[in-house]
Amino acid sequence: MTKLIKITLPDGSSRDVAPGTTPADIAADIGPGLAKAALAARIDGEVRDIMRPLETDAELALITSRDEDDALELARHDFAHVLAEAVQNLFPGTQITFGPATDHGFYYDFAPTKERGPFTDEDLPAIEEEMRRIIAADKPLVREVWQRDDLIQRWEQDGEAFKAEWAHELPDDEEITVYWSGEKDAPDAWMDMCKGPHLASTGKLDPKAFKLTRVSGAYWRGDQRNPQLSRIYGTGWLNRKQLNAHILRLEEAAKRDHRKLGQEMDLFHFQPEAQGSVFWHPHGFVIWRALEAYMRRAIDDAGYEEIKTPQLMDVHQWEQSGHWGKYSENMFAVPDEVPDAESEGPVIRGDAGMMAIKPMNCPAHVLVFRQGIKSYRDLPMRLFEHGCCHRNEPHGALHGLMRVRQFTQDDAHIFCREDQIVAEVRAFCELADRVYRDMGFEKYAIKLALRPEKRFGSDEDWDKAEEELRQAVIDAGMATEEYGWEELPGEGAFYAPKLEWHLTDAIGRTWQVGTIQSDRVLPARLEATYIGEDGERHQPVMLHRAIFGSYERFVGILIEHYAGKLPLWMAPVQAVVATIVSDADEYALEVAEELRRAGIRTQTDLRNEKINYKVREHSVAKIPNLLVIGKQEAEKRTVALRQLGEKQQQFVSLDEAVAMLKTDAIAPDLRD
RNA sequence: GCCGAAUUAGCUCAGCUGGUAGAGCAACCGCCUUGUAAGCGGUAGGUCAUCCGUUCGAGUCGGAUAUUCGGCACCA
Repeated sequence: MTKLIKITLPDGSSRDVAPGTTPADIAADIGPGLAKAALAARIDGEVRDIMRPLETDAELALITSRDEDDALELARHDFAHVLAEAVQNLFPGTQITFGPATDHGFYYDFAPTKERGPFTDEDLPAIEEEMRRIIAADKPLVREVWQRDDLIQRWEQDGEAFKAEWAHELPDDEEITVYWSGEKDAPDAWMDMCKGPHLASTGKLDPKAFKLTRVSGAYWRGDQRNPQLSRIYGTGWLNRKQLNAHILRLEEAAKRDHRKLGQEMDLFHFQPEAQGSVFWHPHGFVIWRALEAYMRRAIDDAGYEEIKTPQLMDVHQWEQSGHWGKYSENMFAVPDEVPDAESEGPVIRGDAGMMAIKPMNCPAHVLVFRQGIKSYRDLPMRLFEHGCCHRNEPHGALHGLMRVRQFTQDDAHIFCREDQIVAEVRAFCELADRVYRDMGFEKYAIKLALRPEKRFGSDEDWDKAEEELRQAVIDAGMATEEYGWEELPGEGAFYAPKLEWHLTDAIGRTWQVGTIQSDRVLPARLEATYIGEDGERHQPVMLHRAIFGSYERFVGILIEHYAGKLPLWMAPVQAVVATIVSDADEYALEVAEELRRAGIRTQTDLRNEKINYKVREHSVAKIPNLLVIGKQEAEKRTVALRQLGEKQQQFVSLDEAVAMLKTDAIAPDLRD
């Protein structure tokens, strides 16, 4: 008689079953409802197939669609497999590679035949159709353990070069499994090498809960030197309701796209003659100026000194800082000569020296620091610059305001002694906190990016540098869950660890903006020193830091966060005075003048149009305050104030209206 | 930079298998003096991204270039 194994359930009860019993058997034993609902099982914490036999004592928890995260992960992984099977059915000769679940769905990377070429959007409907057929066929997904050599042989036989390559490299001690879609002897059986787990059969998927969304190129194993594969993306969910909700969220996100709003609100534009560089329009630049003025107050208050450094420096300087060697391919260089457009020869002879446009401000800041002899008493020295930088970003990387070739950083470098680092970083944490809250972000995460594999310096130095940053956040009381505190192994720069600030916007997306990192490499390379208490020369530590990151990108983030409905203090136009009848024109002009005198950015709309029309137009333009002036208002010297997003209007006196708007129009740091 | 797609009026878009461009909104003009999300009528506006090719004839077919979009790679 075989020895029974003991299976413990989440409620603490246990049952003894024969080895080889599956979680599905146990579910069926508990009840038919559960048997139907069970999708997979968590065995000692690991998600496994519902049909995979149990061999040893274990803790078992059945996974149903109510365990949403696990269930989604399983479903998406299965969708990816079904996608691969569908593609191979429709396009024989296509090689399969990988297909994982993603945050909202799944993708699968294929190597199409040469004749066929990459997949296009037009292929998607047919592939979706085939996927639905496979789901409807309810093919069982069966796990099978293979010997590596057999599997490699099988893949090679099938012309699956990528799979064969991968099988070669799987670690020796790892059990290699494949999953069959359909019984393995069935004529339409299909298989993929996969760790699993999977649902019991394709029919567990909801054919109305997925949608293929796009195609793209992707490099084999994520490396540019490798062949490019054809990737198909899909979004996948447990049911149609979830899919529809997701599609709705995408539509919402598209509505707040800063590129769309930037055009609608007449904030900025791009054009081919200056690709990747922003043409700021008057309204857009109002936002910029509000932020810039805010930031100047903030850094003045925090003990920084603002400087301005050259746009162009001799390439020699960039060689010394090390940037020319490492990053020259992303730098713009100009010859230091007068162009000759008149005569026959080349405009640029090319025999002069080179200058480079700054891609960052740090070397110039070190040069400012180096002027004169610095004493330990001069430290910390906090040099701030609204630094306009240029980086020659790859064409494919450009994206609205979010990734540009010319941008302005709120950049500062704090030169300090070793014993001042923790206090400086802590003060920065507090400054950043104030700024983000003033900008209207209620939630953000602070992350510590730790030493990468390839790095400069000894382990002791890294221990120290990491601990300094960690300690500063602890001292600020921000190394907590509330502040999203997290340490990211391997994510640091090659010369130092860094703290990163990730903002969460109104629809839950995150944006990395601020950063601070300690740097002992650049001060050494550029020979920055100060005279210590002991009369000797010492090397200061340089803290690179930014809060907005870049003005361009930060404005973009604000537009998306607020969906264009910016807080009053940064709104391009804060109020529009609109008339109902032309008899009110005179009073309307008076109202506008009053508002302007109170410092409120005001426009008038005296056009001969219906008030309905004017209300609609200014609402669409996201004007925060609309002051409507009719005959009554003109007589009683009042206004009808309609605020964006409010359904009700308020009838108030002119003085009251000015007072109301004035309060909100002040930047948050200037309010009492 | 790589893969795929797109580029038509200020904006959003239509234009089937080739026969010298069309709508709505905006603009301008006129009527209406209007009470809280589009009043009515009229006028004007386009080398169909650029260049080259195929063709009797190209917005439409082919190629190159530029930019944009979705990804990939990159992001000091």
